Amino acid sequence: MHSFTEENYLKAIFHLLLKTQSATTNEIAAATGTKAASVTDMLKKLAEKKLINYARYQGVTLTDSGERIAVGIVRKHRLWEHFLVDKLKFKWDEVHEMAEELEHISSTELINRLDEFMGRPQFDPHGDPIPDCNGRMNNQHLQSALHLKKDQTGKIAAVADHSPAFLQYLEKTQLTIGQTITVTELTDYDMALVLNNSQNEFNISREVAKNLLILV
Amino acid sequence: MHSFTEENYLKAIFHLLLKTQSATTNEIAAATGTKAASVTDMLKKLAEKKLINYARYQGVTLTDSGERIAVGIVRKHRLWEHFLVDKLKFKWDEVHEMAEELEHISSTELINRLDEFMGRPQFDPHGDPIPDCNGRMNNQHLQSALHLKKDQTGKIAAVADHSPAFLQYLEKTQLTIGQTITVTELTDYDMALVLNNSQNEFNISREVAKNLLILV
DNA sequence: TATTTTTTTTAGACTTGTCTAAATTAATTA
DNA sequence: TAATTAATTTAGACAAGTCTAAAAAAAATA
Ligand SMILES: [Mn+2]
Ligand SMILES: [Mn+2]
Ligand SMILES: [Mn+2]
Ligand SMILES: [Mn+2]
Repeated sequence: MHSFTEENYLKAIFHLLLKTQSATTNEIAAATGTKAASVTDMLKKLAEKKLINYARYQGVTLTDSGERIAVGIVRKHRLWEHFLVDKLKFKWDEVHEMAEELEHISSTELINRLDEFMGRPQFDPHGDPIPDCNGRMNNQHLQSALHLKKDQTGKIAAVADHSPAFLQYLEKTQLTIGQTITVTELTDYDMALVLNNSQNEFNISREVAKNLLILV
Repeated sequence: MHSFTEENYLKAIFHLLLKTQSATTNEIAAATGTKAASVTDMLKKLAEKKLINYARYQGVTLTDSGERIAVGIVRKHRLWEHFLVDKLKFKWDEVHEMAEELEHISSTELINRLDEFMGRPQFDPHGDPIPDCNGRMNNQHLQSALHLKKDQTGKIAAVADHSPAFLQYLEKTQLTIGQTITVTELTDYDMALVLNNSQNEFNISREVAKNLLILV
């Protein structure tokens, strides 16, 4: 239907709009690993196909059909990641690159059967919501652990940094998704946080806290 | 590593060499759905990369590394087909196109885990042998039902025609893989065959018989 | 063996997606 | 507001893979 490349651009635009409300040429170039000049070329093609709204120098937004395609790719990406972790026993830091390829397998019937095979999971291994076959997803209102106040309690629900390094760090320290934690202390010196679950105490930097997304 | 296109050419050459001991420009064009001129271009590139042995006007063979890649693609294709039928409950006539895409997912770790997840199956849904992770496969000596003599018994082990039409016909008539059949009659008029398993009698044309592969 | 037919290769062009370098527009700063 | 800087677009080129039409080589046939 659409090329891998087009799908990757649409997905990148979708994520940028969600995160920063804007998708500029340079941002898209950074997200797709290309140069600004290449992005401009592609934006013209996507606009021609009515998948994005584009006016020179103005950045872009997705049209309804562009967004539908983007959400479809996100659905595939997250379902495949779930499959790799849940069924094939990969670790949560190993699956992103494989899902980057698998998300372009075209059959929607395949992805719907996979969804069913896994019992229609709501979230991927990183806590991101999985859109259903109509594109609807369970968007929880999460906040960065950085903004928790002293003695506030919440559940680790997702991560904002998907890099293997960060994921491996979390796994090693057992700060994994589903853990309920309480902020027991905010250090004066560097504002690092001390967290507590029923068993252990965790001392985490502001950088780590920023990327832990909490359901309060 | 290699492009989808290169992988598809190598796989096509592999299948042609197996079936007819030769792989000519026109045969490869037919197998890949391209034109002879395009094939010549690609053969030069594959020869440049030492994946095939190619001399103008002479047809091609695979080098060791070319064959290793081709067998790897065949392994992926057949394992994914098995997954689609065994785990996602697709019918055996529905899976080829999806496997045509899935076979290009690059991770060998993924395919090895998938293999393990399914219990290291030996054959795909069409009875074709699945190469193991070292490229070795269980090549059974099969013969076309066309060459069975009267009263000879054998087991349907594979099919030579993978078209949905043929597969659907077999499924409807219950001539499926694993059935043990006996030739009870060879009609004088058109040499059609009458087969028998313990329950039923099947009257099949020479064309159908040709594409039923039997383990005697 | 000479001619005809078939197969294969070459020549030249097109599409998609990419790049660098230069030009243009927008945004920032003095 | 004018000058400078940053962002974006345009121009021109390239690689991969494809095509059609024409030329060349091989195979088949008379
Ligand atoms: Mn991912
Ligand atoms: Mn994810
Ligand atoms: Mn393929
Ligand atoms: Mn098969």
